[in-house]
Amino acid sequence: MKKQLEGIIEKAAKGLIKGKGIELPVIVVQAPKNRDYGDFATNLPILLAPLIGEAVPKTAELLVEQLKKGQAANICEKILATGGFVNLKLTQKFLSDHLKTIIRLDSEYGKSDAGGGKKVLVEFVSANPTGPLHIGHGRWAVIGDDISSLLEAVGFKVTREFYVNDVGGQIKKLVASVLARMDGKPVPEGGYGGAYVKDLAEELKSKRGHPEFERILLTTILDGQKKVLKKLDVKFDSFFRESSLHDEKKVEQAVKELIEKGHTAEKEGALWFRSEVLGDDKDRVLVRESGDTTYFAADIAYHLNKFERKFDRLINVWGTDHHGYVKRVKVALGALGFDPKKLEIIIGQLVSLWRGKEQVRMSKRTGEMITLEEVVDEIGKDATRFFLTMASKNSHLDFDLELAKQQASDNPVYYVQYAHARICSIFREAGHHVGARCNAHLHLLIDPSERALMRALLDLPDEMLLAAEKREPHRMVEYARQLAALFHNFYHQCRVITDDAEITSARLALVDAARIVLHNVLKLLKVTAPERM
RNA sequence: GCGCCCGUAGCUCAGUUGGAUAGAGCAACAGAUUUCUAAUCUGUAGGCCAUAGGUUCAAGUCCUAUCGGGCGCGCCA
Repeated sequence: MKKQLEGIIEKAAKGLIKGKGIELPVIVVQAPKNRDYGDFATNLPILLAPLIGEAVPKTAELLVEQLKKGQAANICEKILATGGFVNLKLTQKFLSDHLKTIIRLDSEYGKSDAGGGKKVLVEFVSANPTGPLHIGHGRWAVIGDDISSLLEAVGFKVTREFYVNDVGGQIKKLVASVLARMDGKPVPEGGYGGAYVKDLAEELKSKRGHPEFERILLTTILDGQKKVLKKLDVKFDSFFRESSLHDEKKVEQAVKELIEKGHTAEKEGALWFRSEVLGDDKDRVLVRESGDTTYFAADIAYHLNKFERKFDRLINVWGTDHHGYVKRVKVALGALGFDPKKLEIIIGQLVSLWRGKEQVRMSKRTGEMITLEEVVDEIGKDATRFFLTMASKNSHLDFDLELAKQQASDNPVYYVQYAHARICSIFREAGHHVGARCNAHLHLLIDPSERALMRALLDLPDEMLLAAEKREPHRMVEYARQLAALFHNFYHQCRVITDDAEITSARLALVDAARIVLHNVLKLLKVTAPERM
């Protein structure tokens, strides 16, 4: 809708600057915070006035004049200049006719083909297979999955990938810890001491001494991680194992390529990537004194592999504890001749888990932790997903289990779900009326609460596009809450099923459109849209 | 010390790539249901947008500095 209006305004503005050799500023259409002004507004007169040498109010008037000559006149009941803004108010007919579009498109409403089928790889979670997932992983799982879903909804072809760091010192420590447990010995210094290690030792007792013990152990842990992800409805297209890069000598090759391109140096017995001269804070080790490659070397190889798979865009979702890592990866890819701009690394803040006033520490090593699975089992998938999506990724998230459980009844997730269930309830009650909405008398939807609801329903495609572009799924939660609030308000203002068949049909159409939009948003976020509660 | 993120109502957080009078939920208070679900709605109260400068017609939003909090700064992953 915004894009459509931008086009209309651009046309009108062109009429104003015709033959003056002026370049038009970028046209921005926004919904004014104060809706008394109208449904949409543009600040174009403020930007345009100095260019055409007129006063701002005069420019606004001129723009209004032009707009009234064009297509805007058909869809707007008011086109007003107020100060430096031009405000547009849509007609009742335009808004109510749009309900038909929503009902026709149904589950497709909101989607677009803005992505043009471009291929995107979204890498997220990527936890080490050294223990169960915790709430922090849950946040990336949900946000990464939501971003993927948003991109799909706006026309990208998305691959969801989980990178499995199944190589290295941490793995060796884990193996040693499990073996020690089997022998009833204390875990070695710096090893893993969590209760789950004991469980693993018990579970894999019969595999002790098996030539592929390590692989079996890691697979067992990974399976556990997959199980939780499934409970959260997160499905990956691929689990990419770091070990496969080593098996195929890809890490060696990547290092070799860096050597050949003159980006390495030998110091203190190790091979370093000379990243400092390329803008990194310091040089980084690729091959240790021991001869082993580092995690970083493998990660370069991994990203080379991603580039080789011909994606149009690569997105990584990482925790802030990895932010220092961003520069070196990008610098390395640039050094190897790839465009680092194609790789977008999204950094999210951490989650801390609370039980009331008491913070729950999460450390795999001490074993004092609550797993993601326990959280999901305790408060449910819907609430977990909703809560983890709700906050902006830039905000540190305090997740209070007690609150999430205790306030189960006036939890925001139920608020939105309830709106959906209420609508479904109306349709159950309406029964035979349902068919009537095809010939609904939509011009009867004139109550302010009806108008506000229709106006909000119009926004879904814009909201989805913006959320996808900004990689900010929490916007969809915000939108859903606002929409639910508008519906609940309407519900109290207007009765849907009445003796008046015409009003009933119109309101059923409105409510049906609201149901569709709520359903589509909830489905996008993989939160259940219940028909009754 | 350096880098990244954050600081908005008592609490948890939104705030549309700089726009008009800063919002919601929870908590508090006062009301609403003979009607399609009260898991709801309406109203009241609550603010020096951390602080100080700067840029701009316009700053919660951008820049600089300071204070406060989180995270990182391994031949860990």
